[in-house]
Amino acid sequence: MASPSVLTPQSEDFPKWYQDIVAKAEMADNGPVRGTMVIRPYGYAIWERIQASIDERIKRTGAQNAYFPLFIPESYLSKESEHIEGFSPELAVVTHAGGEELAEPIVVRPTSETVIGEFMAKWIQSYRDLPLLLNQWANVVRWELRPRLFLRSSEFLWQEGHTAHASAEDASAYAMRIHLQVYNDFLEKVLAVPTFLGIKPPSERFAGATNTMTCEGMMRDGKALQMATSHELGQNFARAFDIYYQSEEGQAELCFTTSWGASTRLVGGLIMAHGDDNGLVLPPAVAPWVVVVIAVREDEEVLAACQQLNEVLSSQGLRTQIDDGRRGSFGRRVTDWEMKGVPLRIEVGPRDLAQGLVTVVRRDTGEKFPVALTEVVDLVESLVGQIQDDMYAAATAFRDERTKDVNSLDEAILTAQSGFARLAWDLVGENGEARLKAEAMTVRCLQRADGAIPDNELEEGLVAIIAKSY
RNA sequence: CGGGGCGUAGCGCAGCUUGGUUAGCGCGCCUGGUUUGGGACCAGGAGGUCCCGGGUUCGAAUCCCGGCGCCCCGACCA
Repeated sequence: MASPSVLTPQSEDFPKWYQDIVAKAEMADNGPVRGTMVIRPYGYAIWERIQASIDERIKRTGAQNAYFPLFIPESYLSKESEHIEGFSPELAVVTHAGGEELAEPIVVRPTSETVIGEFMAKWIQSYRDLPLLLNQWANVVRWELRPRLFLRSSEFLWQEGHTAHASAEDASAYAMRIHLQVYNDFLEKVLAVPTFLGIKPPSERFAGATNTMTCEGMMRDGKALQMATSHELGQNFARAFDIYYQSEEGQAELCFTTSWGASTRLVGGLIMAHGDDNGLVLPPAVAPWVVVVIAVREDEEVLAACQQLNEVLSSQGLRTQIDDGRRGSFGRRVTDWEMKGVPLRIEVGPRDLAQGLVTVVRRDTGEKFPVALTEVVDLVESLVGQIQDDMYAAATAFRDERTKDVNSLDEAILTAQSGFARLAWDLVGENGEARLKAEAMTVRCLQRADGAIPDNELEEGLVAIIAKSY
C-alpha cells in the first residue's frame, strides 16, 4: 500500500516541508510572543546532545564555563561603536522595572562581549592571568522581523565563548583552534554535515570584530546556513573596556580578545541538511534514541522479546526506545518513528520470531535486514558507525554535486540559484557584492584555493563561496 | 519596514457573495469492541467568547467602520 506523504514534499515547497517537520516530529512550537519558541522534549533532547558534544570539545581546549547576567546596562553596548551600531536594530530594551521608569535603560543581552569585557578587565591583572578562556551557555535576544523556528527566533539558546590573550597571534591561533577542533569537528563527526570553512568578507563581519570565521553548511535546497562563527576582536573590546595586563617587563599592555558561538540554529541545520520527505533523518551521534524496538503487534511473546532485546541493547550503551504497540497500528507507528528520524528500528513480529529472526531497518537508506536474534547487537553496533559515516558521505556528495567553479559573476548567479558557486574573489569586488544582494545572494565566505582558511581578505588568490542563505 | 494572504473546536478547513432554526466537515482526542508485517475499522461521545471593539438590523460568523494578531515572500542577523 502506497501511503500519501505525511509532509509537504521538499520539491514542492521547502519552507513548508520544514515547518511541517518541526510540528510533526514534535520539535517545537511558536511561543505566545511573536518570534519566541517553545522547544518540545524531542527537540530539546537533540539540543542537549548537541550541547554535550560541543561542551566537551570546548573544555578540551581549556575554556571554563561561567555565567553572566541577562541584563546589561545600555551604556556598555555603546562603548564599542561598531558593536552598538550593528546591534541596535535588534535590541530589546527594558525601560520600566519595579513599577518605575529606570534611570538608565537595561538591554536584554544580544550577546555578551560587553559585560564579559567589563569583568575581564577586573580579573586580568598580570600576564600570568592570560589567556583567560571563558564560555557560557545562555539565552540571548535579538528582535527578529521574520522569525523561523530554530533558524531565526527572537530568543534563542547558544553557547558563547570569550577569551583574552596577550598577543594577536595567540588570540588568532585560539580562535582558529575553536573553529577547527570544536565547531568543524563537531559538525563533521556528530551532525555529519560537511562545511566550507573560511572568513567572512568585511561586509558580513560581526559588529566589532577584526575577523570572522564561519562554517557554512549546505541544506537540501542548496541554500547555505552559517552553522557556527568564531571572531577575532583584535583590541577593539579591550580598548573599550580597559582590558589591560602587566607584561613581564612591567608594561601595561592591551589584551587581544576573541568570541565564538553556536546556537539552537544548529537544530534547524540538522533538519535541513539530512531530512527527507518522510521526516527527520538523524545521524546516530546526535539522535536521542539510536534504536527503536517495535512490537509488530501486542502479543505476549513479542513483547517479551522486545523487552529482552531492549535490555540487551541498552546494556551495550545504546540509547533505545521500546514501542510496545499500544499506540495504534503498526504502519502508523512506523511512520511516526520515521518522522522522528530514529536511525535504526527493529521490527519484532510473530512471523520472524518463529524463526528466531527480527527485522532491522535503516532510516537513512530504508534497507531492511532480516537478522537472527543472537546477532542483532553486533549488527546494530556496526550499523551505528556505518550510518554515521554514510550520512556524512551522502551529504558531502550532495554538496559537491551542487558546488561549481565559475569564472564570472553571471555564472555565479546562475549556479547559486540552487547551490554554491566558487568564484575568484578578485572578480567579485564591491559592485559584485551589490549585484549579488539584488539576487538575494551573498559571499558566504572566502577561502584559499585549497579550501584552507585565509588570514585576511587581502591575501592573493582567494576564492569566494557564493550562495543564497538562511 | 515594504508586498501578498489569513483569523470559525487541539490542527486543517467549509460556511460569508445573497444576514434567518441547534454553526458544519476532515484529522486528532475520549469510551467500548474488532484489529495490528507500511498512516486500521465500526459504534457512541466530548470539545466553539466564529480574533477584539463599535455600528447597521427584529436578527450578524456573514454587511459597515476601527483595532489587534498570525503566516508567506523580500531588505538585516546565529
